[in-house]
Amino acid sequence: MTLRKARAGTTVEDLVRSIADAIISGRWSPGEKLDELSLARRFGVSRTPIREALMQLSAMELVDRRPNRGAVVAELSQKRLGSMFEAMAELEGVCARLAAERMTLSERYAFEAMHLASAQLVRQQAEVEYEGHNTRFHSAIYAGAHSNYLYDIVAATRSRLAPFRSAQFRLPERLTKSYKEHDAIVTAILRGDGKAAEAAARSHVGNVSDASSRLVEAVRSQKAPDEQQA
Amino acid sequence: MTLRKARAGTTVEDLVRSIADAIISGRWSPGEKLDELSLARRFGVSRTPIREALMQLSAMELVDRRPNRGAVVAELSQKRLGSMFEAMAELEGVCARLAAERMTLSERYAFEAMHLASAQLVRQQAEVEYEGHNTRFHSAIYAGAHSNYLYDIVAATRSRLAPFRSAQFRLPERLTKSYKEHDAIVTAILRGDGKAAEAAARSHVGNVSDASSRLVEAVRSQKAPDEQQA
DNA sequence: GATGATTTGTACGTATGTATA
DNA sequence: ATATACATACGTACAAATCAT
Repeated sequence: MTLRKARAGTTVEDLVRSIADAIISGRWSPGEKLDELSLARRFGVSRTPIREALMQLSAMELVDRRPNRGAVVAELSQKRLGSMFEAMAELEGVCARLAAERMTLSERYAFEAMHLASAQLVRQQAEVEYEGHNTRFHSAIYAGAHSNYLYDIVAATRSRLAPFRSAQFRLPERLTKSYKEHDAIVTAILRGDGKAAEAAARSHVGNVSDASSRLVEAVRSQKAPDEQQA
Repeated sequence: MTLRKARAGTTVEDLVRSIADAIISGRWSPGEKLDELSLARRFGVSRTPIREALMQLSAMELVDRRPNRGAVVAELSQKRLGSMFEAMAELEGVCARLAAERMTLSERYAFEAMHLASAQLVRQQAEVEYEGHNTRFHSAIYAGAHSNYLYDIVAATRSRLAPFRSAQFRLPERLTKSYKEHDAIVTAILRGDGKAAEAAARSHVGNVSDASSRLVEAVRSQKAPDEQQA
């Protein structure tokens, strides 16, 4: 996993991307120590850019830096996680309402087409591909709201929640349910019914949140008690 | 403005606070160069912590860092600014709705009391004090939503918009209008009417946004054309 | 377009603070 | 509790890139 410095950008940017990706994808777990020297050796750079990357990552709340005590992959308390899912539901609702009001015709066509195509994935129970579709589906809603700041907030929140959402499609019937919920959102948006779109999107995320917390719950209870977080 | 290092925290934390404050308060203007060496001398530290602070500030979107070309105070395009105000209105609406549903009794009492007390400030046309009250008023709504992540997002957005809101109370009648708008929000929240609270809060921020853009507009048109941003 | 001045990017050394025996 | 080991915080040196002339 040594750093292959893509042209242009600076070392720090690459480091931020690499480390953020490792955290968001769940490859590095919450609480894991991020030792500067080890990271420096691992990426083949000096400690300086590592430190600077950790600074940025801590501003993104992906890592937690305690003065003089080093950095760890950020750990989300159950409460914080709940509040993030809640905010996510509200934000998705807002985006869906605005999208219903503002999407251009071609955005609507593309959105509908994408949704219809996903039926195939559900039939095949293609979890992995559906997950990819799901991300694009939601991005289309955020983009359809035509408000770039809102887009940034929602996308950032979604990233941070990614590790907690990733396994949910393996729950029985979740794929089929997800499709039906998407369908309600699509119908409302195409109809231009902001209120309905907002409600549908909000409850959809609420369901994801429930499914995820059940999973997180399950994972945590399998850990040894001393491993559990505060 | 040399750095008086409060005990505990690290130098970088202090720097981030100082610089963020200078930017948010409007003391340093968008586009202003943030030369590492000058800042280092000014704060009496070496370039290293300055660089680290700038990293964090750029993650907060308060400064803009171009690789090898230095950092400047972040500049917001008209479009971005509009989208931030729009998001702000939506977020405030969500917070107001949740606050109407969730505030504890003592929060409601304190909230009402704070609002009633502000009538006095309006009568005296005490712009500066009213501005302070206004900040506390809105914070109370965010806190009343009982969702810490939402609180963080809203507070961060509010900070970034601060420089553009600061002068609005000097517009004629804005103080009186603001009070009346607050009154509608308070009434709805105390009644526990989430829908009404959301609508009232959203339109209140919409008005602030309008007032602010008129001001920003006015300021920009006074600048020499070559000073204008992209 | 080339050269010198300036500024940023990265490496590394030392001091200080934190954890551990 | 004191000492030891170790990781971090900050400073300084040098390399690379940009800007001005």
